Amino acid sequence: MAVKTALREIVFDAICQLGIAAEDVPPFDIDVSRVEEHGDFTTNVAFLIAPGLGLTPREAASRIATFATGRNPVARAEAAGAGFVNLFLDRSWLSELVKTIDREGEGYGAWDFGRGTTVLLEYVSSNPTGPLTVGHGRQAVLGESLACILERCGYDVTREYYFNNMGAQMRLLAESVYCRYRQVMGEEAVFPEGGYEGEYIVDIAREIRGQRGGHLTDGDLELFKRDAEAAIFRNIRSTLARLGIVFDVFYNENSLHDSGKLTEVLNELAGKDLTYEKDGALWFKATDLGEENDRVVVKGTGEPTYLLPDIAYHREKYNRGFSTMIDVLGADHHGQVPYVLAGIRALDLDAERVKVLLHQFVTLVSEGKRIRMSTRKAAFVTLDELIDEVGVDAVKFFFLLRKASAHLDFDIELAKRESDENPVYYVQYAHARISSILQHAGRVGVEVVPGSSADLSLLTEPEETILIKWMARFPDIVRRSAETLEPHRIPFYLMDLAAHFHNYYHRHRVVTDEALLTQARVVLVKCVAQVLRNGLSLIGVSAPESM
RNA sequence: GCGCCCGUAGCUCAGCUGGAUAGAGCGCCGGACUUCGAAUCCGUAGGUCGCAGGUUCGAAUCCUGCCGGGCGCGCCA
Repeated sequence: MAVKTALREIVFDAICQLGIAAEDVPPFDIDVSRVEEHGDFTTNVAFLIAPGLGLTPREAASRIATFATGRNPVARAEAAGAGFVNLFLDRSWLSELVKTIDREGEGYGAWDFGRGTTVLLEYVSSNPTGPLTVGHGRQAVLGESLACILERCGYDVTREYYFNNMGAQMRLLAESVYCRYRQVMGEEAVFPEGGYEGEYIVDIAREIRGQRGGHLTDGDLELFKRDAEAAIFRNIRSTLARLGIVFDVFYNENSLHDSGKLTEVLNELAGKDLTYEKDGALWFKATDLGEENDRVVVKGTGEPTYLLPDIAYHREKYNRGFSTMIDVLGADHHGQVPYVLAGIRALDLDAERVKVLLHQFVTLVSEGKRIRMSTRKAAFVTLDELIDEVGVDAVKFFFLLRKASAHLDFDIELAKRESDENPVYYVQYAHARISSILQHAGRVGVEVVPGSSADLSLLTEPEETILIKWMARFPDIVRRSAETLEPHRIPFYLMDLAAHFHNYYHRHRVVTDEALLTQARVVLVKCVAQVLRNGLSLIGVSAPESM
């Protein structure tokens, strides 16, 4: 926002004027004021510099205000409260902002501070043992939104899905399918201990029966595994596609085994004397890197634990040249994060470049009771089912309506029953309503002019000022969402923007008898629709023309 | 026992890297459609920000200790 940059320079000059060297100026805030009496913008800088100057914050604020007053675009500045500096701008800044939004269109709210930075964003990463659950849904939506936000800030984002299709769990999957296969043919078969009980296993068994016939035996388990994996992955991809999520890379853990990357990591760790043998297993000396315990990397059976491929995988991310790596993980993984990071440090890689975004669990609540989710026990509601019930837009909006670090109670009945009252419709309705207004304007022959040639100084109603100021904050919201990896800020912002618009709508008419005023208001509401679209696109939610 | 997350209105949750009088949705109550979409709007009520200290101009926010809930702490992934 050009205005803010200008204000920042003025305040900066003011501080230097008070005798502070340019390099000693602390980072300070300049924000859109929340209350009208506090002007258009406010800064807290006086609090920060007062001690060093031997002044009270109030005195420092007062001097800054005197300096800033009259310097374009500041019409007037005043010290307030304990030491705030409130900046009152020439009213034209509001018009300028509307023109900016009108001109930038889809680009309004975008940044380029991420330009030149490549990001590997890993999320979902669910192994192909069953359909995606509601829990995966939260992660999928969270990760995808984050990807969009980072891209809007200029980052070059690669979306990656990491999975493992070997090992005990997949073997169990194959045995489960094989058992159902026999049962489908009316034969007796003992279901494996701890096997996958979901109905989808039976479906897969039937499919195999239909395509390959009934002659398969337990000697064909590898075949069952492959077919099951393929079927489940088809299902996972189709669910993701419904959410508009398309991964750039599906990274298979096996490739790390096959290409010898695991051995390389082991050798490197051994070379640094960071491994040792004990009880027939190979241990990683995580304690040497400041962690609480050492961890097994190769079991007594000769198989690696999950930790080894995890470290090797991250090493590959570095080798592939990414500047930043973001792992979106469920809270149940947080305990192992320190050990993976320790492994990264052990390999002399900069662990600071890995950011882990942990999200708390989704607890399903049905009829007031909590349901424990387990893929194996088939005690889950699939993401597909949830989408069927509530719709994709509502699912996404709902998942992003709370910060990742907070638990999410998902009441199934509530979501179904109140789907019409989901906040997503509130935001979408504002957009549809504006579309409707614009259609109406077209029907009655309003000449729609670009913001640059409309007389925006006619937008003087308090509700118009509030609306414009709120739109002015959008770029900051986007930036902050990217910096903190917190997509939930977007839907909250949009709900407020929609509220300000609905309020404005009820108090003022856009299409009036006055041609110039109508033109200006049409430009204004078009901008509101644009910002709504720009925000909704960051969370993958549609902006309907009508609903 | 140790680590991480959470505790804000009856319920579900925001609170912008410490800022001015703590907000929204749902629910309750009372109003607003002959005019651009009432899936909307306006108003009322509702708070010891879990508790107790500390840091400072200022704390829901940062630190410490408790209380309560969730999740981790494997030669499982």
